[in-house]
Amino acid sequence: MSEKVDRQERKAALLRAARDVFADKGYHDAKVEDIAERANVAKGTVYLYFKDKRAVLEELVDGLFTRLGMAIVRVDVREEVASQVVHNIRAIVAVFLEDLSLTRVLLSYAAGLDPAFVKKISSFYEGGHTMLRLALTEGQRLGVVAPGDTDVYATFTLGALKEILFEAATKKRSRTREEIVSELFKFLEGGYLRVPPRLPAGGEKAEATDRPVRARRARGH
Amino acid sequence: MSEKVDRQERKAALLRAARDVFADKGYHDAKVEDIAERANVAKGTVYLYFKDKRAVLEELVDGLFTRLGMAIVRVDVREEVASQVVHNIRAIVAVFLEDLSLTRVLLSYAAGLDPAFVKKISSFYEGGHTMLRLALTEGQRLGVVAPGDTDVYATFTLGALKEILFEAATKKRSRTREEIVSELFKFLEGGYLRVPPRLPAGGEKAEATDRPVRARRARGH
Amino acid sequence: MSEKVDRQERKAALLRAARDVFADKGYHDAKVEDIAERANVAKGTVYLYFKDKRAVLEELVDGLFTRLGMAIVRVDVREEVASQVVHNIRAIVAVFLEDLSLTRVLLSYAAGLDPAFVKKISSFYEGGHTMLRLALTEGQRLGVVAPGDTDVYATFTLGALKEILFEAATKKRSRTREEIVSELFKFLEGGYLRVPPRLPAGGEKAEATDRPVRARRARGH
Amino acid sequence: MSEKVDRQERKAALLRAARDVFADKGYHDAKVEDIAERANVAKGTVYLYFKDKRAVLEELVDGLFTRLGMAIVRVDVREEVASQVVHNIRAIVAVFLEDLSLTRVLLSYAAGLDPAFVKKISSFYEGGHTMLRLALTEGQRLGVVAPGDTDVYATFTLGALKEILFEAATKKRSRTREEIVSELFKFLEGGYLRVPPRLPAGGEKAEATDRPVRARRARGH
DNA sequence: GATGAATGAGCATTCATTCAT
DNA sequence: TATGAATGAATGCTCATTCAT
Repeated sequence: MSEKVDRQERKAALLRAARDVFADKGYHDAKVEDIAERANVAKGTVYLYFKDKRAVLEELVDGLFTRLGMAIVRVDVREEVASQVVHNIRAIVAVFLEDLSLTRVLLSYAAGLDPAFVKKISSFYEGGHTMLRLALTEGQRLGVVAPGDTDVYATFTLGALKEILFEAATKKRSRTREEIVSELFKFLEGGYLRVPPRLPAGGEKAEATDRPVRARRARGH
Repeated sequence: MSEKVDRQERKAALLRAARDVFADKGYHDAKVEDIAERANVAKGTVYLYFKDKRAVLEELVDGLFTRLGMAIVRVDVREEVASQVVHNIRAIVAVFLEDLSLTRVLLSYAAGLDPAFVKKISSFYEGGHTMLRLALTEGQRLGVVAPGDTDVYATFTLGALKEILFEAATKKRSRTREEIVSELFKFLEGGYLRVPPRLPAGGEKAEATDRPVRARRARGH
Repeated sequence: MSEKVDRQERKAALLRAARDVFADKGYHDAKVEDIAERANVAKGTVYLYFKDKRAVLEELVDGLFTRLGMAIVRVDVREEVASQVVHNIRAIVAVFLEDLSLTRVLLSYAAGLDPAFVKKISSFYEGGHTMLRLALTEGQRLGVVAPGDTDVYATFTLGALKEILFEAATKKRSRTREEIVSELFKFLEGGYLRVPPRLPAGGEKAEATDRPVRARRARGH
Repeated sequence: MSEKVDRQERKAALLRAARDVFADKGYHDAKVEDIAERANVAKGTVYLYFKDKRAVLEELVDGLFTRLGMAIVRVDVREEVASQVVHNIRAIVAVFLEDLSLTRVLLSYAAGLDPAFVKKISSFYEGGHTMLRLALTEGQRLGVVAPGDTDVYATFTLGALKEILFEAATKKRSRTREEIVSELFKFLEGGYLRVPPRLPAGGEKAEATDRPVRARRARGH
């Protein structure tokens, strides 16, 4: 067990082990000993590199966030917006696809931990949401984003993104990065429903639609 | 404590209590005693109504699933598809909004439990996904759904739906059911990006797009 | 194991068990399980009655301090001082002799714990020291205590008292309460007390002095 | 770290470091690493000089005992007893005052360790007690010690001595060696010593008595 | 049924000790 | 000699579950 390795390497190995164990059994059911075992070290060794079990998860998450942060390019409105958005989507997808185990951890187990930790996760998503919303608003000014509630747009976009990434990380059905990027882009661009431009009345419980359905904008060619 | 109450009522009270506690602290941090306390009964009483702690969560989830199952109308392709889809969306949204605590539980804490439980959750989502996909495929045949990968469409739709529901259950920003339904419908119908119909090239890291961008479908009127 | 017992009784039994285990192995080497075992309960039960291991020791000590506090009569200088002092000595000795195990614990293991606890112990001794010093100073005014540093007198007295009690609690050589009181009194008397050459009768609890008071050596005045 | 130092010096440095750490935190809470750190060596080095943590304490205590043993002069009954006693008191006090940290360790934390260690400590005290008792008995034969239970006298004396030394090692209130010796002697003198009313001159280290010996109150004989 | 005292398996964490370099 | 990374035995504490009343 445990030939002489560099400190950084060992820490990285522990993080990889932890990531896999967390992905397999979830944070709570993962025993520190499981992590140590998978990294071929003794239990105590984990504590030479991390303050406690929670710190291990935290470093994993921080690492992912950092990589995301570095991958994302703040949208410059003086340049072409759309391609920057696509670039960002591509970069984000790449970061997640690079480490499917960690993706699984983050998209499955992140919540449900103690408040302090949940706060970190959700404030990250919040940040992403805000960035996206601002970009979309700017896009509206530039005419590349349809009018409408950008807050909602951002929510839907994140949801769609998270779901397809989660699926990629969970299911056998794997897609390439470009498939995901391209599909997502198409989706954002044009939706998929092709129905008469009226919102059909709901069932017995349907309230009066409180907002007239926006006229379908003509789109040529 | 514990005036004489009907067995069903007590069970329901326990479920409500559990739902709130789970929503507050997450499944793992919720102690059986917390649930009992909130229901004004003794710890042991919980075990008169549920096999164990897990069973409590399971019944909560089952209840929600049942309600969803009852709300969803199997799409009948001999009738108009779109309005049936909208009806379903409206019904699903209604079920979740009716019980925000439980929504929070399901969308935050559901994962990360032991494999058996995860399987139940994900097989439910799987079911929803499949139903949706089949409906969309049928929709394509009927011309009300754009051509394309219905599997991806279903994924995006579920993701967007889950995200906005989670937001409704978590954040202060509350939306009415109809707002959610209408926004979602608009989104599915037309996306929001308005960009030239070519997929912009990615950044320096961009590989050649491995699939020709599908020609923008003409849309008249 | 563990027939149905009253809550107070069980707590008392746990305290007795803890006292014995602490006396045997010292606080640090005493395992919570040892205490539980000696009380014929399971480990977890200890935690139904005490916050943690430390709280057990603390209650033991608090109990002894309370008993001492109740036993000690604040010296009233309008009355005869010497007999009140003897009464106090007798009472203190009685409290300790009543529970030799606890005496052993307190006089052996009390120190060496974390600062907060040491502070409690030492502030108690401090209190005893102060009370004694004040009484002695008053005694000097009344002419029953020799002139000199009452601070030192108090220190010596406490040291002598603690040592003989520790010996009584540790060694096989046992002495009766009255032997200890009488010897200590004689010692103090020769040292700094200037009282009539008879051993003042104790309080309501005083047994007949079981040894004739040694004739006072004549002294000029 | 670790310039080339002599083996003896390094060991001495480790002992000093250990003494300070033990005095600060107590034996149990002192980590081997704390000791190493304070001595500016690595943890492993401690084990090059001591078998284990216990051995460190043991050597500290043994060292003190050795110094005490060397300081104490066996009372020769053919010479004047009182001055020899005073000499011994002075010597003992000096040894303890020379190293207040170690005094604190010995008088606070010594007990409460495992039985084997406690045995060493208590057998040392036992030895001191016995020596003292024999000297006192001899003193009685010579008429310089009042009749009475010499065993008790020895106990009281040790208790008083330990207490004032502990106080000196713990509290801010510091006293000089001569103050302590003189006070203790006066105390013993009034109690059971029957010696000429002058404080015998000390050994080579004796400082000028900084307080005139209180006039002996006249006593018949 | 209802209670809540008792149980004890389970696990995170610490730290004295070892040993390869 | 000196180092300090690695080890793993040891133990305090939690909390789901049981069961006598």
